[in-house]
Amino acid sequence: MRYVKDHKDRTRKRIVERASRGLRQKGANGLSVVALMKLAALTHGGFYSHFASRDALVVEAFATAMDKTVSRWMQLTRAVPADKRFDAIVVAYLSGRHRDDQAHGCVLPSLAADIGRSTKKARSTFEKKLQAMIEMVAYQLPNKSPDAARQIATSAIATMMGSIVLARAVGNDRFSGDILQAGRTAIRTHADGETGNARPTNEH
Amino acid sequence: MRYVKDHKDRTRKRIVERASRGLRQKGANGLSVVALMKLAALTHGGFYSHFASRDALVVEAFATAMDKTVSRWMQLTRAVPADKRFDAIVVAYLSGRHRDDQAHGCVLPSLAADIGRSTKKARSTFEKKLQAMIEMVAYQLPNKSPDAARQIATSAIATMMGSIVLARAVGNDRFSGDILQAGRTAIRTHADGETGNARPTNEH
DNA sequence: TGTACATCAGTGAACGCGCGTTCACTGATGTAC
DNA sequence: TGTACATCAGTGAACGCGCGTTCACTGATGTAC
Repeated sequence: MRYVKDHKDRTRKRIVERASRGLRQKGANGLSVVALMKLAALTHGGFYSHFASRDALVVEAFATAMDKTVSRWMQLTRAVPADKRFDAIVVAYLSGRHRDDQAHGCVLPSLAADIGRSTKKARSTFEKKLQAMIEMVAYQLPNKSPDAARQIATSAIATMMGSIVLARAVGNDRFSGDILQAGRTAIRTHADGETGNARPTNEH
Repeated sequence: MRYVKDHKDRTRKRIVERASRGLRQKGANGLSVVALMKLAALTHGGFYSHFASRDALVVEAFATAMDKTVSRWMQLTRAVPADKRFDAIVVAYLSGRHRDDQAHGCVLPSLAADIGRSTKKARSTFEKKLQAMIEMVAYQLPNKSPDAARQIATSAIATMMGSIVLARAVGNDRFSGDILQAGRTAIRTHADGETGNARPTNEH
């Protein structure tokens, strides 16, 4: 072989990785094949020796990004005691930092609406990843029944995603901050209230 | 004049109206100018005597749809007593019917992510419409302080939008229904819990 | 009244352009001998 | 060891196509006289 044995694999991973960032920033239709390959410092001609179609890359980039979000959340939870893990995820998600860093953030606010219009295969992949995401978050609520935890996790993800979308769409900084704040309060109230847990003491 | 005096105005409105439905279904990039004009039973040539650009129509269709959602909510609230109005909006929004009727539903789940990538002008229009939406919903919570009502309304809209996006993206009907249910429960718990109102009861 | 003309909403051919995709080619490297 | 050959990741020209946009034209109708 002309290159080290995993050379092509690494190139492929680099394309997916960079595409994943680019697409989160510009949207599923926001980058051409030429532009996507340029992000990986390549020309467009080689694209089809890596992927069957542009769509296939978009789906793969999307799925990869969802896995990465779960990894990121796992990382976050390791740093705090068990009863603060759920809150740590919510606070990091609904932060100005996450709102302003679309390229490295969660893929849901950028691309989830497009999944609903995508192929059956893409939607079923998405479904599995979302299930995993919900289970992971639900696991951070050990004082709840499994059903209650899953319900809280599901709605928390919906609220987080929705709040970030709205916060990114409005120009006004104050308003944008209020949206994030409202999301945090709603999720906390819901998570704390339901099964008689202690109320949140205070924000930090 | 060759036609009745408001003929062109009515044509323009028809284009916006049909485009608004079509774009909600197919996404902001999902329909060409030819396709958009076809929805209004016209050919593409006349498009630019009505709109400065394709983008201008998209923004107008978006704004119109937001106004329409508020009108729809007002209509909904008129049918129920004051203390059930907020809930009536939530239940109608997070229904299978709304999930499955993208073309006639709220525009936020379909297009809000694209607004964040749009022009400054589009975003500032969006901001005003969203403010109006929040105020309208907050007004249905007369037992809350204005600040609390606005906070609950803001997060409720985020949760509703997010839940519909997720529910539309997954193929599995059961899972999709669970997502809607989780959203309803979260919003209710939050709205009922916060300012010492009676807890949601199982008793009546 | 009937006829000639002006108006202008809507038509459809044409434009340059960028898109996704294909493919013959390149050239750096590993292997054979 | 040096040389010839095989491999194949990556290149870039070329393809047909549909896009947003422009514009000369059409033809139904209102108005003037």
